[in-house]
Amino acid sequence: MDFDQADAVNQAIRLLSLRHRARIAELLAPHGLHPGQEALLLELARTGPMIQAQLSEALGVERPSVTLMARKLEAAGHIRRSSAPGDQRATVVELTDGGRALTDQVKQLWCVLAQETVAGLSAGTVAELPGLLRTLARNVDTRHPHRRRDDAAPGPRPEDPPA
Amino acid sequence: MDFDQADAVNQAIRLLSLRHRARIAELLAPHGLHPGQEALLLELARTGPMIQAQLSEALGVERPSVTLMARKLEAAGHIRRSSAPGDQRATVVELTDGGRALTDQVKQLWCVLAQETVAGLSAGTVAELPGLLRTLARNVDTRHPHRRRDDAAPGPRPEDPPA
DNA sequence: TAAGATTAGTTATGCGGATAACGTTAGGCG
DNA sequence: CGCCTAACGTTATCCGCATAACTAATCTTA
Repeated sequence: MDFDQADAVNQAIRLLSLRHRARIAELLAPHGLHPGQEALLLELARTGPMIQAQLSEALGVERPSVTLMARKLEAAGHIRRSSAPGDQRATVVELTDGGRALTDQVKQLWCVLAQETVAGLSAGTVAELPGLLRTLARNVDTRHPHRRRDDAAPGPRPEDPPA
Repeated sequence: MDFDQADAVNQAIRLLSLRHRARIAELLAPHGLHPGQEALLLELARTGPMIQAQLSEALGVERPSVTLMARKLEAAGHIRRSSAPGDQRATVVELTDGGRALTDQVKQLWCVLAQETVAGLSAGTVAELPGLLRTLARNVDTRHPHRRRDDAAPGPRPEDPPA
């Protein structure tokens, strides 16, 4: 692939990341939330009480990130944390009543955001979009590297220019 | 749009952002660069010397972010900063020779990354991808809000800001 | 020309997210 | 049983990116 094409792809992904996150921030700000926190709340609403390690896995972020976010959401009263029965290492996280109410609000914003995002696209494109994006994400996933058949042997590239 | 569909879209975008950036970090690390810095270098390589304000605009990030990144890239010797002739406020940023060489390396990584990202997609899909992603980004752009529907009068607002 | 608004840049601070190093608890297995 | 390893969580530190508040320079314009 030539550079211009690669740049178009990479830059578009970068820009989308930036803008989408910025819009999330804007929508979340009135509720006192920051981008990333909504994902944690939504995951708890979806799956119910869970261990921080599971949250880390589900959210696709590292464990220290979960620790800090969870601490702040707990301080804000949105979630509750307690040590897991039967495993003193683990910490169970769950929504409080207030957190559940807040999450209901967030769900609304989530719909607003998605609708804004796909404005002007055909229904077919919208339907295919999540699958397409997930494919892209999976292709560059470094947490759960899955075998892509061709493309690259695990070793270094055939030629390395720094000479 | 119902929540499940919205969630699929938003979460896919979030995941792609996270993974794509993580992969960039992995590719850039051997060169001592962090994600975001490569965009600055590539922009300078593309457009030539420019003012930080223009960089901020081109990169889609705020000015303080440019200040800090530029400071670090300057400290690393990749770029040079000098006050603009004819405007004492402005700071011209340009690649050093070393920076240009590094950027050539980065261009290679950029191609590798894009190729990984679109692995398994048809040529047609790949061709349409940048346009699609840019549409999404534009739809949620808060920096250059463009009127999607008529929604707001383009000219002066009906109500005046605090006088 | 002098006053006000605009623009460029910086500093301070906060958040999400990453890695590295550490302490603690569980579990596997001689 | 005791040891060693793995897993969970936390702390510390770094970076990108954001907003708010500030200085300094430029442009308007009255």
